[in-house]
Amino acid sequence: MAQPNPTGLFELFNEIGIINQLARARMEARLPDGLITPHFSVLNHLIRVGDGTTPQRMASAFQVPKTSMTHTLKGLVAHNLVDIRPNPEDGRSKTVWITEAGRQLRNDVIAALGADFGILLQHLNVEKLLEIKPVLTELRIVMDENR
Amino acid sequence: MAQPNPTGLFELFNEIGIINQLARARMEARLPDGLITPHFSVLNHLIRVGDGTTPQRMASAFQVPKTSMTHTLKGLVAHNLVDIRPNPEDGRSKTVWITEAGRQLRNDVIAALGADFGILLQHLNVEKLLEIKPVLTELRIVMDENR
DNA sequence: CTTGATTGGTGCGATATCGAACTATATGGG
DNA sequence: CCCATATAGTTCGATATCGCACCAATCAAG
Repeated sequence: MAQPNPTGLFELFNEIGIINQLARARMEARLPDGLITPHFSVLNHLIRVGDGTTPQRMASAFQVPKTSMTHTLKGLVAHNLVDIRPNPEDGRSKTVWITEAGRQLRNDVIAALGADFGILLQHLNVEKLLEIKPVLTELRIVMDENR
Repeated sequence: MAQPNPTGLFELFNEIGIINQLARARMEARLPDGLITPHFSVLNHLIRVGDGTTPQRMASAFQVPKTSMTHTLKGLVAHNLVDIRPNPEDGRSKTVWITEAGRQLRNDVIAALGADFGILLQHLNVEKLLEIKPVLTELRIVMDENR
């Protein structure tokens, strides 16, 4: 990979896949029954970016097919964690709003995971971890632009 | 995260999840019908690490449940890409061997993806990419040890 | 040797994921 | 205005993933 060798990317993606597995498992251990990582990711997104966005925009943000987002939102609605309302600006579209229960759940999970992640961070070189995120973001953007 | 703040880890895992999505999609675009990323990952693993290993060891390596590995291997066997034989050292276990067709397919996919990834690498800071893999590996190991 | 606990693998049921086809609405060109 | 095309969301069917329960083989303690 020093003179660009694609094999390095394989190994990188492999490592990323495993970390993804472990992160999911860790997350789901803290979530109430019937909720999985995508549910939490959506709640978190609604808080970080703000709610009132559309399903399609969220599907793009997470790079999943819109059918998957439909399914995830259905689960969240069933648990009263989000509300879905018509989109006043576009009759085809909808808007997604987090409920008070959703806000609460998200905060509880963050708190529970905070302790969990804190332990991880004690074993890690935090400085280096800080450095890799922008590199990953760059990688994500390049991958997204060239497909 | 400078003074360890768990929120940084959320964002990191989020970015990792998206890259994982994109990498999967890119990979599967190059795979023959009916085969998906886990199939290729197994073939690649058998070549890199050597075949004759057991399903359970591979499940551990990829951090997936053994039932998932059973399923993936079933697909590979159906396509004649691997052979499964008894394990002479342990009657409960089996051994997994890549076939000539499997070797061939793996090489073809690598070649096709090589060009694809090459384009990506042209748009990336390769030096920084090289630096992040050991950090990810460290993260993976710590996550694995503390669960 | 016997027996209880452990381990590797599979079958099954529940749920997740995703592509294809469909509906309804929106948009742009005549 | 009308129509062709594009877009947001859903439905549906196929397959993937995973936890649970099970079987068979191994191991460990006595």
